[in-house]
Amino acid sequence: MSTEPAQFDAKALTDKWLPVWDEIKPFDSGKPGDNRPTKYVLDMFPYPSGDLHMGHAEAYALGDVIARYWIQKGFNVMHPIGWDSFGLPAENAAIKRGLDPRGWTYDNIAQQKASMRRYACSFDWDRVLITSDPEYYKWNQWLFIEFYNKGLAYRKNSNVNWCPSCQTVLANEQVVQGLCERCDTAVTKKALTQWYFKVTDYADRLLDDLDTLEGAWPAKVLSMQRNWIGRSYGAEVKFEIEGRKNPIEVYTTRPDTLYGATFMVVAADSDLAAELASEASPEVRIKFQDFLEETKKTNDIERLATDRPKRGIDLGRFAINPVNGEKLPIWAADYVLADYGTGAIMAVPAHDQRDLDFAKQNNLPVQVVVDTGEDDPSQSGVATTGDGVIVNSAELNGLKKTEAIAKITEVLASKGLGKKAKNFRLRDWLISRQRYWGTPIPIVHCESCGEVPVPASELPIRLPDSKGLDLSPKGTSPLGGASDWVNASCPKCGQPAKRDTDTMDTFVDSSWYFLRFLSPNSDTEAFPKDQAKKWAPVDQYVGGVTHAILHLLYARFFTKVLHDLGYVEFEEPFTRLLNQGMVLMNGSAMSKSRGNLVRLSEQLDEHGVDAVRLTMAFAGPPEDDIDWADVSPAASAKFLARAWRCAQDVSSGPGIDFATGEKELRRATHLFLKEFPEQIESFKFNVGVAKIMELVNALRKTIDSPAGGSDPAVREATEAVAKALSLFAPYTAEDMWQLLGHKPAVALAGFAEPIAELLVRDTLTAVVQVDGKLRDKFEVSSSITEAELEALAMASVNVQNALAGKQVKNVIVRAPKLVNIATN
RNA sequence: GCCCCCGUAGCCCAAUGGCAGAGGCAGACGACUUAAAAUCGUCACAGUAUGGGUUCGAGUCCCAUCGGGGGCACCA
Repeated sequence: MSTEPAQFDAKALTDKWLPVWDEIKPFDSGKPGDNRPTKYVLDMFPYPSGDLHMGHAEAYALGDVIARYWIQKGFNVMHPIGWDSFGLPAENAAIKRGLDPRGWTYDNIAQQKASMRRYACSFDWDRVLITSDPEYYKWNQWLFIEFYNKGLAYRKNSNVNWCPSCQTVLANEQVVQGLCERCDTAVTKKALTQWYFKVTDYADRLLDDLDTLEGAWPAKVLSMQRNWIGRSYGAEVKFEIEGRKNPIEVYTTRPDTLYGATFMVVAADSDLAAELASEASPEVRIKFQDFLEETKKTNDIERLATDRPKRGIDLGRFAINPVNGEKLPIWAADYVLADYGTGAIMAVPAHDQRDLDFAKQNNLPVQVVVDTGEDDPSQSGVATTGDGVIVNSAELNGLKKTEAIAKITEVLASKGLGKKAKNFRLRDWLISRQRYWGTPIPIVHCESCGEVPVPASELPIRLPDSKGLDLSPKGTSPLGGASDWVNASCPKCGQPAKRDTDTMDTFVDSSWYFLRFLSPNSDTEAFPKDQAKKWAPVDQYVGGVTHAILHLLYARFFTKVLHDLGYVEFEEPFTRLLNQGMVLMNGSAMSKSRGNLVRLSEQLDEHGVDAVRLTMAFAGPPEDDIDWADVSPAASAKFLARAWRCAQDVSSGPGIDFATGEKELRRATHLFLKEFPEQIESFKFNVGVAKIMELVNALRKTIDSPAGGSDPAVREATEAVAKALSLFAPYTAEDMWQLLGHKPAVALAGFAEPIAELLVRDTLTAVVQVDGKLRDKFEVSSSITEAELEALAMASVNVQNALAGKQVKNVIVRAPKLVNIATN
């Protein structure tokens, strides 16, 4: 035994254990007869934009901790992975290099897959999906038709968000601060006929069901979703228009201020404005046309500037206030939105800042109808929006805001002049995209039959080969150039017809992929109901907060539709959600141009997979950003080597009776067994890792003490360390497990249960406070009574000194830990 | 403008209303070594952004202010 002990070598461990795991497949979740209880842990699937980067490394490390934890707890964990592989980057890369988007995409997938395997993610490699495979997008098309038949997919013409650079339309959600989410180009408006999913039909449920996720999803995400859906309650009020047959309806959240309306405003770009202007005087018509042109040129960025002066013109028409018959001039203005509410408002300048600003600019009257005790808005320029006493409002006078709202709504309803109403900020989801690399919309346009869905038996409608197609953005779909593909026969009448040439928003792909993992290779159904019953919904979803609105909202929408169609029994797709933070470098997001890019592959080469994974978990709470400058993968590697050496130093054999082991270390081990799972289950991975370090410190101390490596407690502790470490550092843990004389895989070894009797100490330190200040402490029996502890405390010299000259008012005893003596 | 979250050692971060420190980084010192690396060990460092309040007792609960981060924002 003169040979040097083996050194810890992270690289060698990777090469050693990967083939073994390939052999034994510890993470196969589809074994027949497996009767472990199930858990579904899902990481948001990646876009194959290149190799994995630091952000992926964090996300997948954290997701893996959770998956591996539940495996250790005895669950059959489904932890699948796939690729969200349709989308613009592939297409843009293809255009740039004159290639097929497929090649670029599938090469990247192969590279990412290899990296994930090396990274030792506990994925079930028998469950993989790629959304750009016809076998996957066939079911997008099937779902589209299901939606269509339910009236949830429809076409309409409207002013849509248009990115001049991407040359495609964008969903509302993809416009951030007036800019295209993808390329930061200023978004403009364009009138187009496009496909929509009727997500607004589900607005109430999407909002109300967020309550069921309270505590299980990050509060931040819940609030973002609530904000986004933006439900408001109010009333719709009918205003007669002079010279118009039908009244105009107006939505307001403040019907109590109806008597304070002094003018009406319609959105300049609304049909209503055009109609009213067309019947006005010739001067007004010309003015309106000019104004409309000007408004359309204003892009969203300018519109969003809150200090921008509101512009509008008097249409020379009048509305009649239904409650008092007053004539209200009608203006067309750019501060009212055409697609919210009815596109027209009653303006109450005294109690709405926007209306007040507009009124002041245009010398329109201000009528106070709520006395809030504040300054007169027409003088102060500040609209009063708070509660107060209603005045100048006939039957409403003297009421409070909420009373007045209830009363006026009732009055209007009884006269047929209005009704209760609610509105949502949420708009329907525009899913058409004028690009190539996506799911073709399975509709055929026939001259005699109109839009006809493709029968399910003819799916998938495969993308035509990109060869010979002009993929460059030009405002219409490149698919239009594939004439062989476009020309089809109408499924209804058999006459020549044309395929819809748009492709679907890629968020369609990711809205239901979690269900496809149940049977990724099935060619007879999107997913089997019985498997959905067994596995779904997802127990734990892990991903970035960047998808807090878009993806999660759409996936929730799909789930509810699938529920209503009878395909699933649940109504929420993701029971629990964890958002990991970002990986930064020196305080800012990594980017090549900033010169602060940290390459994952270099980190892995330098420190090893385990050290990088451990660093991700140990850096801080998972939802916090990690600044790579603040953490030390080298230190993680050092710690792993230290833990590994403990396994080397264990000299007892497996199966030894732990009962005779050294007591203090046993206590530390069992305290660890109790606390570690608690930390993991509450996502405090950093604290969990700290607990492992603590146990390793105690372990090292015992090994170096006379007890030595042969003490049973040393083996017990080391086994606990190896199992716990398997969540973070699978290679190191597996090797420790082997050093301890066990067979792989440690990932399936299962945690030991803490023994309660080992947790109690015979004695502990009690503290004595006087008026909350620490005055003395002493060792006491853990079973000391309150009376005994109080007597001990009062007998203390230090305490007596502190009490000198004071009168004891109250003594709080919390045996066995604390006594607090309060004085006057 | 409205809403939400966060301010603890030089740094990253812990702490069921009960002794401010679990863990780590960086630092100092020591052991081992011919020396160094590696390893092992020891030590120091804040009274919890600020000001009030509740409580026997507040980093923790409440209010205000300051600072940082995030979301929504002409949605009637």
